[in-house]
Amino acid sequence: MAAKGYDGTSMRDIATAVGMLPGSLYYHFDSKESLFLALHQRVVTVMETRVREALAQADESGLGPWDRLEAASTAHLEGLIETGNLVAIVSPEFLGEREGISTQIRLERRRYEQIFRELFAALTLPDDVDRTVLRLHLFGALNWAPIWFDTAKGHDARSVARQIMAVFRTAYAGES
Amino acid sequence: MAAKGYDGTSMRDIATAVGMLPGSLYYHFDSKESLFLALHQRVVTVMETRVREALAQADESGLGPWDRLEAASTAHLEGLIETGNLVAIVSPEFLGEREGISTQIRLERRRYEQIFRELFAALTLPDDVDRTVLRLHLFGALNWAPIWFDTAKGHDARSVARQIMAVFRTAYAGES
DNA sequence: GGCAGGTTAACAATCGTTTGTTTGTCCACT
DNA sequence: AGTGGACAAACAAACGATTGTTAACCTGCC
Repeated sequence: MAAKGYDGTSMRDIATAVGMLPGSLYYHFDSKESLFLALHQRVVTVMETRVREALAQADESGLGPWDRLEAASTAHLEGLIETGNLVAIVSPEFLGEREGISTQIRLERRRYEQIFRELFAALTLPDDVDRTVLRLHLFGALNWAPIWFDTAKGHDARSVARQIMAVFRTAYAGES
Repeated sequence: MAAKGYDGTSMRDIATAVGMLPGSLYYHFDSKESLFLALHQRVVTVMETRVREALAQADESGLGPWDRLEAASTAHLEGLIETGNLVAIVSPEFLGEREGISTQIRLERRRYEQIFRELFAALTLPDDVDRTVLRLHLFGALNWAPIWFDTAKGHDARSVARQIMAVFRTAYAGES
């Protein structure tokens, strides 16, 4: 589903992938929509756990707000890549167009993004910088990365996240 | 198609939207794929024209490399928003999974991105900065913007592009 | 025996696509 | 000036395949 999108993935595709027949899926899920909602919830939960663990580890080392944000960004990007970047398929199709499905998704995402909202709140920044736009800027750069990311070219999540964060840190963290 | 994705848009949807019957579309296009390819080519061409015009105008004013990049970024973001962000639907589904369709798309995008490659080449940057990652970082931030962009909230393309570019400029252009 | 966890087969609807036919328009020819 | 043919562009109707979904049935385990 992450590879072919919601509409591009049939219930038969899913059934084959898990070694079942199409009808059997309806014992576990009411509909294709509810299956997707369960998938989305799972992915978001996994990513939230990942990020919180990374933050806890950063706190053990007594790292500052910029290092905390970088740790979260790295965990976020790693999660995106390992889960096949499910985040990308949701945006254009579901939010806004599809009616009922969007509410739960929006809620889950908001809760997840709250983590980053707080991380940005902890940063010391010039007064004329809009923290919301800055956060969405970072999210865009990270969420887009799985599209061009290619392990065959030597990319790895940690160094990509560090390079993206380096721009922010050089600008506002007083680092050279 | 930009709103619902490739698979989420049927030939009947398209036919209705342009005031035709489904079969009539096949007088103009061989298949749904070729229709999409024509659409993609058109959108990329329009955006390339936009960006080049913005750059020409920047050159008339004798602006430097950073202002040139910002002008291009603004034109890019404006184009994304006005065309309904077609760029978003291509990434996860087509590239990599679909076979024949990807070649032309990849080529058109590469030609378009070449403009930005040259803009980044003209920047004076520290040696340890990877221009490719920096460009993909900027593209990610811009391409993601239409997802959260909301004119109702007072967002406009120019100021968003300026705020995103401000991070890069503060970091590397020696601006306060 | 009951029930979780499937299988099997089919349903109506919609998908991309094809075929045959009908319009309207313009140009050549008498 | 009038008429017939050529052609672009669309309509009308259907094709087989695939879609999400449902119902009835089987099977092994507690």
